[in-house]
Amino acid sequence: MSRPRGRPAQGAGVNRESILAAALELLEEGDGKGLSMRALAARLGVTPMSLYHHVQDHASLLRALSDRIYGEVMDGQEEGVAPLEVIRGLLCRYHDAVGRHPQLTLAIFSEPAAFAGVSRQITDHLTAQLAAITSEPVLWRDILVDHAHGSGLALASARGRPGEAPMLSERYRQALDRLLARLAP
Amino acid sequence: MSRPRGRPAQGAGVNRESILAAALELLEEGDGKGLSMRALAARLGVTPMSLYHHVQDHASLLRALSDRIYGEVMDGQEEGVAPLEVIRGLLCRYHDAVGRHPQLTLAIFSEPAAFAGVSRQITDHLTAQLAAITSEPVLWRDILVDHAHGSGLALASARGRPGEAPMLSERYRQALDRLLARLAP
DNA sequence: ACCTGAACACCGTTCAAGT
DNA sequence: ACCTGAACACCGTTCAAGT
Repeated sequence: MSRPRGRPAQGAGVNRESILAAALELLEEGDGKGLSMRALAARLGVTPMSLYHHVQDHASLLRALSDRIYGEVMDGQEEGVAPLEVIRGLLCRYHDAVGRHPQLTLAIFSEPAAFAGVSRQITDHLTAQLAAITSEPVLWRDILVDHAHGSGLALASARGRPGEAPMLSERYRQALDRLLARLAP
Repeated sequence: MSRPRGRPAQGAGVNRESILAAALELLEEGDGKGLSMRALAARLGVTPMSLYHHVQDHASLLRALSDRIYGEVMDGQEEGVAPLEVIRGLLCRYHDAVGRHPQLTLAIFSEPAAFAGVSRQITDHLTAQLAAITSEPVLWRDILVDHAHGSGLALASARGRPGEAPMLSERYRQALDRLLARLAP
């Protein structure tokens, strides 16, 4: 019944990659409380303490997930696009990321340090682009980012009322269009 | 050493009111993880299970706190004010409530049901007032509420970097002014 | 290097028992 | 009506021990 104490003969094969993937699943498939070190270990068929050889702790696990998901927002950026379109693209991709991972977003707000890294890159880029079309780039960057966050949270709260999420995404695009139109008339 | 089993001779005097007050303290004085049924009971000098005679469970405790804090936003409403000023007042009071209780706001987003009650009142009132000054009241209600939420969360995240919160409140007022100015030109 | 069980200090909540 | 201790099923994390 009881397995041997040490490392099993054939490496069970838990690595950072498999841990992150399983963690994201566990986080999003429930009400956001499903991701625990113990549940994660169980899903991977391993002891909880085994995880601590690959991630420092629970908070750093969240940080790693944040880097992965929100990092994609900065990638896939097109060349030679007008500032207004850069801004639009960036915010839409950001909002989509929130929509695909609402529980991660929620979890990250409770662990602000997890967010600082990637968030800084996005907001800096946004400010630079806004400077081309408005005389108050910082003010409008805050407005647009805060609005994206708030709308993302509405998305997160709409979980459990399925089918509503796509509608909210469409609404975000509408709202963003109104804001951008008012920004630089 | 061990106290008697049943109800103590002199009623220790835990009631719904004292529970809610202590819960709010516990929630806001730390990193948002300080409010647990067990810690709450300890602070009140009582057994955890005693609390369950006054509140149904942890989630309903959060719901009660939400009703109390966000309920104030609808109160204290002035008579005979122009729609634009009603909107401004409502959103500022709402944002202030978030600023005074950031951890509650954060906790509530993870417990969406806790928010539904009061939130509905505020958004309905807001929509009605917006109808007087714009042809797209629902769209702008969403923009303004989402923005207030996002800005409130920035406030919540700024906890731990003290002194920054008042600055962010001032920034919210600035942002709101720009939005309202653009709304009905 | 990597996995293990045991342990410690926590959770929310149910239940039967006391006054 | 209200408070109790014991119990159950959970947490994150440390530590010493195994291979």
